[in-house]
Amino acid sequence: MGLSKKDEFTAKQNTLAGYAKALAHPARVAIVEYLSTSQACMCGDIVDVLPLSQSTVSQHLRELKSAGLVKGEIEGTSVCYCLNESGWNEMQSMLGEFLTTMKKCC
Amino acid sequence: MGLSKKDEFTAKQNTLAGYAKALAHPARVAIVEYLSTSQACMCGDIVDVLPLSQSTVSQHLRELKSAGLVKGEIEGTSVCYCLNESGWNEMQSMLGEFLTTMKKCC
DNA sequence: AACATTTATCGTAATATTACGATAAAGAAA
DNA sequence: TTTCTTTATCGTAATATTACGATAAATGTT
Repeated sequence: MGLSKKDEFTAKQNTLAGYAKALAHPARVAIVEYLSTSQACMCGDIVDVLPLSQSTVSQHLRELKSAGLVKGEIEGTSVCYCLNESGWNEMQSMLGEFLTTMKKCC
Repeated sequence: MGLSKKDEFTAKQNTLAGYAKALAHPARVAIVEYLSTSQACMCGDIVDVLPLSQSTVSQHLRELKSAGLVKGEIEGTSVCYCLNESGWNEMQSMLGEFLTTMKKCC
């Protein structure tokens, strides 16, 4: 490669790219969908519905968490994963601004 | 790794992830922003405004094109790159549906 | 205390991405 | 035709991602 070059771009560009990256894998889209539809928010059974191992799911969850789109609270021996509303709000507003101010020239 | 597992997910999940992946790098966000603000749509000077080499920019443009978010028309010796409205519309509607039907449980 | 359950992390391998320079391809200009 | 300009592609190297099994850590159960 040759070094990341991320600091050559604006903070906004990096933040938006970060949110996009969080959703840039079908497994993470599926996890978010599952957390959205399963009311209970009680988790671990994410592993059951996805065709991935426990460690891989855990890895994807960590990425979603570090992107601020998911939060997890320890509940006894298990962890309750939920969508993090404020993260989604920020993403939505950034993306909304990005999309609405966009002009297609041709 | 161990094989891609992409076909274990739905087409919708893969499509959405694909759009997200297209924006999952600050350089591509910057390219889209540039194409949006520069009215002319005459390109190649993307290389001038970005801190990347010509070949790297070309590579990013190809990804945006293959994601359907950008189109390029040959114009003599240069290429006119523009945002592909229909691609953005599809992305916007998919993402809109995804975001609006999403329920945060906690 | 001993054991079971749940989740995170480590180690590791396969693959994908990112980046560059060099070069090819194609049209414009001389 | 030769040369210049513009863009795409090839080759290659560095790094990141994705995935798994194994194991650790923490809490609950017996």
